[in-house]
Amino acid sequence: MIDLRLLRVDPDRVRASQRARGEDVELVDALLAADERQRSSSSRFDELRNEQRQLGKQVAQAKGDEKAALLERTKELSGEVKAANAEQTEAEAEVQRLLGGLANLLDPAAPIGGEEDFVTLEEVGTPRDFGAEGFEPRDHVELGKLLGAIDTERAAKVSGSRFYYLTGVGALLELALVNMAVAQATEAGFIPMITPALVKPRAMEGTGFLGQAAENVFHLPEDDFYLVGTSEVPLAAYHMDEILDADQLPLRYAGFSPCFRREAGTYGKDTRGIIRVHQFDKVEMFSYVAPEDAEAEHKRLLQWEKDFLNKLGLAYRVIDVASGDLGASAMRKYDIEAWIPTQGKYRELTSTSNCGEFQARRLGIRMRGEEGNRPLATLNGTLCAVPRTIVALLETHQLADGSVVVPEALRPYLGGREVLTPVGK
RNA sequence: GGAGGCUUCGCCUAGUCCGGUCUAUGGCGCCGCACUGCUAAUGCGGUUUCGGGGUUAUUCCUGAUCGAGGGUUCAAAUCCCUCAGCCUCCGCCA
Repeated sequence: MIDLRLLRVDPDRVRASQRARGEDVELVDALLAADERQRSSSSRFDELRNEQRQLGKQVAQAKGDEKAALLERTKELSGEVKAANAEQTEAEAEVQRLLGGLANLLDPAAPIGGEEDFVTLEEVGTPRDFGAEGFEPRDHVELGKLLGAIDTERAAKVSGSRFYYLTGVGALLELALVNMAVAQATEAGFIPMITPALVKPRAMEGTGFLGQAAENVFHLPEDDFYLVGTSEVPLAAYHMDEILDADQLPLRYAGFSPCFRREAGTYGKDTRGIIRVHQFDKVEMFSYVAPEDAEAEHKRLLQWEKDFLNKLGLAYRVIDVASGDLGASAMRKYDIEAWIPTQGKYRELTSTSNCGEFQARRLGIRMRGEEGNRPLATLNGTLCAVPRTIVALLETHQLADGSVVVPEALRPYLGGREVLTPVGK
């Protein structure tokens, strides 16, 4: 949600932002009109209500004929007040409806364009050259099978496509990655959190996932719960309707939760393996900061993401995501894509977004500072999305015989194991 | 799932039976000022939140807000209904 006052003062800026995102520009004018209507109906109600309250005081003290006369007028007023109130409520709801459909303002520094128009900020590490090493790399599905780590066949039997079991060393690998991520986050001052995976509509909506992203959200209609696609949702909604003291910021949480995604419209994409699944676990960083600190915090989140991937010895590139591919909440977004050897390309592993005041406004989260109460900024970033990290890890560090070398930093979390070896060998 | 209790402006709390002077009481905390070698104590003032309007030195006018929504009424923190959350007990349960 953006600031209505900004929309009044500088509608062109909002129009430009909508245009760059490929979103509805007309919405801006509809909203301006609705806002005008809301304000005039509201001041009408204010006046009537004021009169009603004044008369009410007189009624309380009046007696006899005087009282009867007053009552006549107040009865009439009562109807007018009700009508004005209804009108105001309706106008207000219309404003909220339109405002809720407006995407966040774009950061002027974000690249303009569609999915393909990202800007590569840097490439880190060198993709391994298996040709030079003289063997053909196995993909993560094959490796997972050899190691007894991943079972997608039985998962299909039990849950259908896009599900998986992590078995044996695979299960241990997830726990190790999660522990390593949580340890890094905790050391950096994040408060570790284990969050609900089912949330109410308000939380989902406030975080900005029920707009264009709604088709990818699981919903339980009988109970009106949503399954979160990321712990960003419960972490953002954690402080819903609260006013936080400015001096306790920045407030940083590292959430661990399962994540559920419908993956609607992705039939035929990444059908093999565990790149694109309906359920996975993830450690997510989330920050509440003063708006003026948001940009710097965004860089910090990115750095923590890089630190984690560096420790795992992965090759990756950092991209600055283009305007059309940001999602409704983000002003700017950096993705880190790791090199996946058997695909011969970079695939998204983590993503960090600066949502500015957008989510905070929708969720009613403010900060109390010297300048009074004002919305704060929220940011999020993936520390470790488990399945894709496992994919990159297995494929990158495999050996000719199907063994996988465990990166040094991860070994303490795997009981000191240095190599994962195929089962039965 | 059943029965009962509770929800008031940061926290605690008065007010709800019996509707109007509630412009919501008091305490704690916090902020400012005064006093004081320093601190403390004391005194005075301020302190829910969100809008709209006027003037912009600053202040003034006004509406909403007592868990949420609806209803009754000229008038609702107060009466009625629905819902949510919390607590206690019973049942069930990892």
